Amino acid sequence: MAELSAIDTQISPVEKFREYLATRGKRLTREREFIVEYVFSTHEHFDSDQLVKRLDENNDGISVSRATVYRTLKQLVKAGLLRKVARPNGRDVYEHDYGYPQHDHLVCNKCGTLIEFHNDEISTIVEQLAAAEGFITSSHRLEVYGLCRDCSKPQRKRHKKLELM
Amino acid sequence: MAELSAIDTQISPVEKFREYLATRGKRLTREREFIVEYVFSTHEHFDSDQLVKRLDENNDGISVSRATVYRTLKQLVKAGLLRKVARPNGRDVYEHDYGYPQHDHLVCNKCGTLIEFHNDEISTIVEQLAAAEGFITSSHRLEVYGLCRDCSKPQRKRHKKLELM
DNA sequence: GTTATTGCAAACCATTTGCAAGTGT
DNA sequence: ACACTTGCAAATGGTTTGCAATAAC
Repeated sequence: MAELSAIDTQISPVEKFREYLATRGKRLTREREFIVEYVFSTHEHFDSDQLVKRLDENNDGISVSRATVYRTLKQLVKAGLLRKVARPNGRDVYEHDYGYPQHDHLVCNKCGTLIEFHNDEISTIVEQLAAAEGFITSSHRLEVYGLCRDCSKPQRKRHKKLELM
Repeated sequence: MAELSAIDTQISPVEKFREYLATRGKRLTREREFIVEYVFSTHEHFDSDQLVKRLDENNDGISVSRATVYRTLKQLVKAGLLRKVARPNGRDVYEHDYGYPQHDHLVCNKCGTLIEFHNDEISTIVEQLAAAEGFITSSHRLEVYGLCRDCSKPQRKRHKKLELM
């Protein structure tokens, strides 16, 4: 859908969301605005639960219920502001999809850390391959799995443990 | 963990699983064997629920409970036979991770078709990028989103529709 | 014979939803 | 005023788990 990212970027996330809502007869409530401001105040990945917790603590007089957080996140994805990234451990994570350039991730299998990187060559190759299949690309997602610098060091303290049996 | 994929490939999936189990004092039961045979009888993506249903119909005298399917899939992932692929719609999907070469996917946003492709350049670039971060890669997953040949043709019949609200 | 495994049904848990009260336009 | 939203709590739905019966080794 949205192709002209470089140009859209002028508008603030809140404004963009307001536009999205307006065109559907929806409203920019205090809660929604608060969530957007908060979510775009830093560039990092987060899941619904983390957001709910932070919005609880970080209370500037406004608190947002769990249900509203879920509902709003869903709409932010539709509005093109956030992207939902499915993680194999069942936890979905969100990241900025607006005002932020295409990037990919290194995912540590041990500690779960996400490291972002950017590379144009990949986009180029992808474009060519797709064209060969008569496929029109709009975006891509590349995740590289392995061990981050810390976790690949020998005999470090044990990291997170996830499963049993 | 497993690095010598090219060599391991000699052994059948069932054997590989048996080895995995053996080294942990676990057993290759009828149910587990049946699931592995079934899962590796065709190369396609599936989710837990689909598998449960198929194992129910396709009954060769053996039936496997939902709980066992879940438990076994989890172990097949640990054994390096399957890979769990998180999909943004909440449904996790599995694919062969053993005896099948690295490949990536073109995913049609309209009809959902998955087209596989293989490209070494990408692996090479990924390897270099990761190295620069002190990251040791074991595998990667690249999904390219867009429209497949059919769906990009003008005015075709309407395809799947997914969401509401 | 031991000990792991299965199947069932209950338990979990993140997410969704119905509904009455509240709020933006 | 009217419709959209919120928060609460109950409902959902996929996945997990406790436990007694069963089957590998």
